[in-house]
Amino acid sequence: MATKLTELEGCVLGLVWEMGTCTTYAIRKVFQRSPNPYWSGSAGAIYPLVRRLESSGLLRAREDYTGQRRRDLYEVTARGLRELRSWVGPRVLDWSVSIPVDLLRTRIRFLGVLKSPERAEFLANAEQQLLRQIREAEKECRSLEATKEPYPYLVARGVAKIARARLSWIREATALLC
Amino acid sequence: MATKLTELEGCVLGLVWEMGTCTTYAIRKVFQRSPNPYWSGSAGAIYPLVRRLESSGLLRAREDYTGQRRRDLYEVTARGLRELRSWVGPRVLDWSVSIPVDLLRTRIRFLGVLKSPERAEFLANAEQQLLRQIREAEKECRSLEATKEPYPYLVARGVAKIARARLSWIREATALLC
DNA sequence: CCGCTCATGTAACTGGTTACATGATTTA
DNA sequence: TAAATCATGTAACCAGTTACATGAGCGG
Repeated sequence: MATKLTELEGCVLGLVWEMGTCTTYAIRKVFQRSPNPYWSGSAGAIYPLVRRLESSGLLRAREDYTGQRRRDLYEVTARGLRELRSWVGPRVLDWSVSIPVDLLRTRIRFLGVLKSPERAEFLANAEQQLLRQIREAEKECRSLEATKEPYPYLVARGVAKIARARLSWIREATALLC
Repeated sequence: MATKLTELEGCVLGLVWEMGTCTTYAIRKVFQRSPNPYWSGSAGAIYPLVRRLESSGLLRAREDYTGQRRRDLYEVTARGLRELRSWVGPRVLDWSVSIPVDLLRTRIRFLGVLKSPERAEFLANAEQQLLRQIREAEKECRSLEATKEPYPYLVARGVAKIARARLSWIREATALLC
């Protein structure tokens, strides 16, 4: 217990729990297809990670054959479920609520290094990209609203709301600086 | 050129530029005192990093003595400034605008793993922490508004706006799930 | 003179990355 | 039958982390 799962380990455990039974390959695909490219879902990360979760008893493996072709099917053990629950909550750790890192914000921090026209270009550019992000996120929201699956929907809502907040912030910055 | 600075390298370069001249120790302190604990500012990260920036010609070092006590003062070179400018912008890279990672969001993604009362507790807890975060961020805004330094002020504004957006999102989640 | 801050640094570790490699099965 | 996909895995690397270690100078 108190295994202190990393963020990626928590996500993987959560995905296996959600899918019921799956291969490591399927987990990788989820990360690779995700619009958020924070984790690449590289084989070199996921395979050892799943093995780690298995050897610490949070996942259980079962071999499965289709002809000559082997695959390893994983599912969450009872301990794994407990561990997953304590990773999620209910006590929200300070650092999990803490201010998310924002690459755009770190650049605004040092925006003074640019000359005025480049600064204006930067802000205009950021605004355009955020507008596109909002369109995509809200489209995602609408398509998930119908599915009646609250959690993926809420994730999409979160993304959309953050994108809107960042847009409003960038516009405020533009007004202040230009 | 095209040195592909990491995020931490860009920040360090930016800080040295901002301070004009400083020691590695002073840079570490900035990270350690920062309310956002994304980088620890560990010696093992910063000292080798500053050396790296020096040996690639983005920083220039000068020794300085107070009695027996040595310190290395760094400043940004002309090349360093160019590099810093291209790290900041003006072209905003896709991934720098891309959706920030949010530890709270990844937990909401798997919130279904909790039982109903724990879920409610989680949301209430998150709400409280976000309220506190908003208070702190808005206090910071007010104190920075007076200084007439636009960039630190804008950073604080960004933090406050994101915190408000996350709060509104958590309340929406509460309404949907409880 | 004691403890704090200034200031520099290293060693072992960790959790990711990219890139490569293999081979079975399915689909066009 | 060729190309795509399913499925597994390793090796070298990288940019951080924690923990440790040393020592000068300064303020109470």
